[in-house]
Formats: sequence, structure tokens, C-alpha cells
Amino acid sequence: MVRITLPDNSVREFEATTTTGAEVAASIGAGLAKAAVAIEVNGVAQDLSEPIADNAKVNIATAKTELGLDTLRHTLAAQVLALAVKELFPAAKLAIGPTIDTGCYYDIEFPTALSSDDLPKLEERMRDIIKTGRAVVRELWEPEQLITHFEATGDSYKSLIIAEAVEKGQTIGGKVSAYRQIGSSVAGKEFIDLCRGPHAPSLDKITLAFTLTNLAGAYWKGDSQNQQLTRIYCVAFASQKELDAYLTMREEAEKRDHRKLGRELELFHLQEEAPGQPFWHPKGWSIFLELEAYIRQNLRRYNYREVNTPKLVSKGLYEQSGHWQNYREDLFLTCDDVMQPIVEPAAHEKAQATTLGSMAKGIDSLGIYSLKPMNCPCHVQVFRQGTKSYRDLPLRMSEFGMCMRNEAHGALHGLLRVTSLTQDDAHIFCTPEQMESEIIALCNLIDEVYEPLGFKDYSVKLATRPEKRVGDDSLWDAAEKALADACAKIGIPLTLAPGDGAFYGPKLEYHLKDAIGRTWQCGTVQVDFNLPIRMGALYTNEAGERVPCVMIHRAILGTLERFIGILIEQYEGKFPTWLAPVQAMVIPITDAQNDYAEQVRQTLMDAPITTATGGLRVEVDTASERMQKKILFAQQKKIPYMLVVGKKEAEDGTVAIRLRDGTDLGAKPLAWLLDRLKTEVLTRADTPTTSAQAA
RNA sequence: GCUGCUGUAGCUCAGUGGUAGAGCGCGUCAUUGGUAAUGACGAGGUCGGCAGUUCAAUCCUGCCCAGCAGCACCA
Repeated sequence: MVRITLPDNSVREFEATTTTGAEVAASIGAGLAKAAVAIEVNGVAQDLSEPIADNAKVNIATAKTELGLDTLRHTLAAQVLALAVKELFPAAKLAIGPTIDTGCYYDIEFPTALSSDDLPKLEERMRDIIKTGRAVVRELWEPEQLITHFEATGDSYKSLIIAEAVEKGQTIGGKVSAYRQIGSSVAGKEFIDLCRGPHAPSLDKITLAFTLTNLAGAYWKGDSQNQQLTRIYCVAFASQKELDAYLTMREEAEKRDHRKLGRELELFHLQEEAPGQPFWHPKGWSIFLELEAYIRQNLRRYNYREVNTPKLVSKGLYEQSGHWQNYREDLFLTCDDVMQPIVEPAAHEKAQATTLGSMAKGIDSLGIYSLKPMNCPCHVQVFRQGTKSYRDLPLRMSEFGMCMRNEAHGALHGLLRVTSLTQDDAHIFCTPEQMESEIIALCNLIDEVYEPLGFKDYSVKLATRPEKRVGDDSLWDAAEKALADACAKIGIPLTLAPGDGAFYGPKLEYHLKDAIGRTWQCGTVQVDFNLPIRMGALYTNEAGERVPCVMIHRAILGTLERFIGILIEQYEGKFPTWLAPVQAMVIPITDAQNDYAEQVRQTLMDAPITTATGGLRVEVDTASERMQKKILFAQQKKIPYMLVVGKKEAEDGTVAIRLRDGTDLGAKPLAWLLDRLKTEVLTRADTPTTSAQAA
């Protein structure tokens, strides 16, 4: 007899000791039996066909549950998409087909390139396969036999996975599970897929709404040294409604793409002569300046001192720091004259073309310089001027330094990944004893900076020692512990990112989510015991000894370029007044009010309101258009305040105020408006709303 | 860097082996309008770059550059 506890804590008894999930579901009701796709037994997912242990707590999964949806997506990938590919492209080699939070994908090696034109055909075949409603049965195989099977079908990647599972001891009593689709046929054999499961017991359970969206390249096991496979993405949801909602969401996300808005709002542009380097237009640059000022104001509260250091620095400094050894490929190198031949042209003919530009790296005899890829080595040089004692620490050195990185070409992406980047960078030189309180202060500062910008939800990862690193492991132990302890102390939940640390130290990574749900690393806090030793950042301790300090590398916004890109998407271009490139647009109703409109603009521009650009940013729309059109235009430019001036306002010395969201505040004296703008700008209020009307 | 795709007017895009089109935007003129698009006319393109095939290339082929969707990378 088997006793089974249901989610409502009721207990049912079954005679047979081999009672399965399917039987439990059937005992509850025919509807549930039909909808069931898998079952959770004591928190572990298993097939409906497997027997359930005595005294188990179970939860039956349907398309409406997380596990059920995941199981159906999994079956869709492994039994439907995979089979469709095998039927249409017999020579294709299946690799892996996991689920993701919007559906699933399958990585496959194709002998000839698949094109996106093939997707509709594949999708149609998938629907045909589902219509057969064939049963999918779990089987346990001897690893060698299953490998033999996959060698015969050409799916050598499956063999590799089996071999690895055996090696790692991830087997079920020495066997591996596979799923057979009863009645299917590929090259005369029933289709079998290696899988841990669970799977839906039959294809007619797959009631998902799905569509194949796109193709992409992806490396086998995520390693760029390996074979590149073709990844087929499939979005799949429990209902057509959810699928439509997801597709609509993607379209909406496209509308707030910072590259599109950046052009429409005249913030910046990119062109091929300067890949990855934004040309900032006046309106975009004003955002840049405001953010910089915002950060400066915050740093002041935490006693930072700002510096500025050279852009073009000899490679020697980077050899000392270790960046040369780790990032040489990504440095922009130059010397006094790259076109000057290195070898005497007369020596031999080929030498004519042999310039530094062509021979480039590894030539020590010439003074080779690198555009600085980061600020830390330069900051150490500032620190080293003069003798420092423990009384000088902690020393917090900040810089908005522009760095250049020759990023992999495929990595560039609008403002989110650029070649020339401006970090809100700083290095804290401190003693080991000060380290923890400095990290805690930093975590607080970061939160205080993010919060007013609307980023309340972010995740923090602890990136630990990578394989390629410098320094003793004992130092790494201490550094990783310092970060973990500090976070524990102030209650920041951490997830681990093993091996993702910098070559000189572990780091906390702050990840923010953008409008399309992609996450971007922005803030970072890195504890470094190694560069101070390598580069001689020493201080005299209380005992009079010269010892290396601890260096904490940190950035809050990360790079201003990336952060502005994220902000554009976050706000959909509707910046709060303090950040808005144009804060108010004066709209004269007829030409007769142009002079008054200009007076209004001048009054606002001259108002004693401090902004990063020296005062309020106001424009006048004197186009020979109807007022309605000018309002529409200002709205399209997402300008927070529209100040309509007609004959009446000109006579009364007022402006008729209309907000970006359509709210009409009516005619108000200029002094009233100035008061309101001043409050809004100085407090960096989120956005102009009617609720602020009391101001 | 890798896989697939794209590059035609300021923007969005159509099109053809015989040197190009639309809508919006832009300019001029008329209109002087009270809170989401006034009308007429006009200008604007080495069809990403370099080679090749051809009597002829924006179109076909190759190479390069840039961009897009991912992957890898991200000090």
C-alpha cells in the first residue's frame, strides 16, 4: 500500500505499491488526468508513468503550473522540434534542447546552413507531429547500447553527453534514461532522445501555443573553442493569449529601443567611421552632464576626491599591472609614428611594408603606447606620489576617465556596448581593517544612487577567482570572504558566479534589467590585494612598516554610455525634468506672440536654477504651423512642459501650461512656473505629474 | 571573433541586368490658427566600399566595412 499526500494535505491510500502519477491523477478526476503532464514527488519532478514512493507529498503538474509548462516546453523541443528536424534534415546532428523562460531552443549541427526561410516548414512539420498524439515512453538504457544507437543515427553529441554523465556518475543505477516516441520513424527506426526527463506521456498533451522565431549560432557547451552549432529558438506559452501578449511585449520593447529613440530625440548617433563611439549631440550630452553631476554630488557625500589621468600610456605600466598579459588583444596600440618602417627599407624588399601597424605587438625596442583601457594603473601612479601613511587612508580617488577598448566586433551594441567608454570609476586605497566598512559604505552608496533613478530591483552576484589569475590563493580567500561578509552584514542576497572574477580580484556585480528583460552589469565592487603589490601602492602602518594597501575598484553606473542607453529604454525617452534635454517648449499661437515667447524663454533661461548645463533648457517653436501641430511635435519629442502663449497670455504675462501626459494646468504666471520647475529640478523629482500641482 | 541575416533620400521602406520610387520629414509660398497632424509647389540619392562577370551592374560573383539577432568575450 502507498500513502500519498496531496497539496491540500489530504492523504490518499493506494493498493498497489507501483502506483504511478497517472493513477493518482485519475483517482482525483478525469479532467486532471487529461491535463496532467508530470508530477512533483517530494519536490522532485518525475514522469507520470513512474511509481511513487510511500508517504510522498505530490503535486500534479499541468500546463498551468510552472513544472507542467516547463515539461511541455521540454517535450516540444526534444520530441517535436528534434523529430521535425530529423525528418526534414536527416543528416542533422542533435546536440541539446533545453527550455528557457519564454519557450525552448535546440542546438543542432547542420551539414549545410539552415536559413530562416526553413522555419515555417519546420513549424508546420512540428504541428503535424503533435497531431499524431503519439505516446512518449521513458526507457532505461545501458550507456554503451545507447551510445551505439546514437552513433548509428549520427547524433554524436548525444554520445558525448552520455559519456560525460557516466564519467561524472550522473546515472540511474548505471543506466541512462531516454524517451521513445512510439510509432514515429526516422530512417526506419523509432525516434529516441536522450533525456533526464520528465516528459509529457504523449504528444496530444502539448496544447502550447508556439512559434519558431529565429536562428542563431551557439557554441557546443558554450565554449568558443568548440564547434559552432545552429540554435533554433521557439517561443511557447500555455495559451495563444499569453503567446500574443509576449509577442506584443517584444514589439513594445522595440519601440523603446535606445538606438531608435536616440535618433528620434536627437541624442546621439553612430557611424561606421567610428564604430562603437557615440557622436553625442547637444541633447544627449546634456543627459551625460546631468548624470555626471548627479554622481559627483553623491561622491561628495562619501568623501571622494576627483582626479584626471593620461589617456595614452606606455605599455610598460600595463605589463606591470598585468593587463598587457591578459588583454593585449583588446588594447589600441600606437607609437609616435605607426607608419615609420621598423626595418631599414633597403635591408630587403619585404621590409617596406613592415611597419609597426603590420607587425604590431610584441616589439619591445620601440616605445609602444596604449590608449588606456581602464584607469587603475594611472590611479596607482597618483597614489604613489609622496609617501602615504595609514593616516592618509582610506583614500578615495574618482575619475570620469574616457577609456578605449578594442572590443570583439560582434559585441558592439548601440550605447550598451561601446569602444570608447566613460566609467564613473574610483579606487579606494585602504588598510585591511578598513576594507569591510568601505565595502558596506559602497553598497549603500550604490543603492542610494540607483533608487532615485527607478532601479529598485537589481541582483548582485559574487564573481569568484578565475582560472587565469595573479596572486596567492590565500589573498583570494581573504578577498572573496571580505565581499561575502560585508554583504551578509547588510543583508544583500548574493548569487555566485564562479570563475567570473577579474584576474586580480573577486568582485560584486550589480545587474540591472533593461526594457526587453536583458540584464546588464552596471555597478561593480572589486577587492584587489594584487595590484598594490605589483605596482607598489604602499603605505606606512602604525608599526612603521611599508606594506601594500588594499585597493577597491568600483563603479556605480558602470559606463555612462551604457547607463544612458539603459535609462533611455527605462524612461521610454520620457526623462524626468532634471534629465530632460529640453525641459520646456514655448509655443506661440501666432507670429504675433513670437516676441513674447522669446521673452518667456529668456526669462526661464536666465532664472537662477542650477543645472549641469548652467540653467534651464528651454526652446521656442516659431515654425509657421498650427498650434495643434506644435503640441504634437513637442509631445513626440517627449518634452515635459509645453508653454502655450497666445494673445491673452502675452497681455497677462502668463503661460498656458500643458504637460507631456496631456494634463492641462491652465494659464499661470511665470513666477509660479519657475517655482515649480526649481523644486522639480533641484529635488530631481521623478516626473512632472498633476499631483505636484500644489507646488 | 563565430553563425545567420541586412545595407536604396534625413527616417521607414518598395523596386529593376538598360544609371530609381512612395509616405513621413525638409525648403518656399499661402494660411494667423486656442490644446494630438492646414493646403499648394519644390529640392534631395556615386542604390555601404573595392574588384570581377557583362555591350551594359543598384541588381549576378568575390573580398572588405558597418549594422541586426544570437553565441563567445566584457579588466
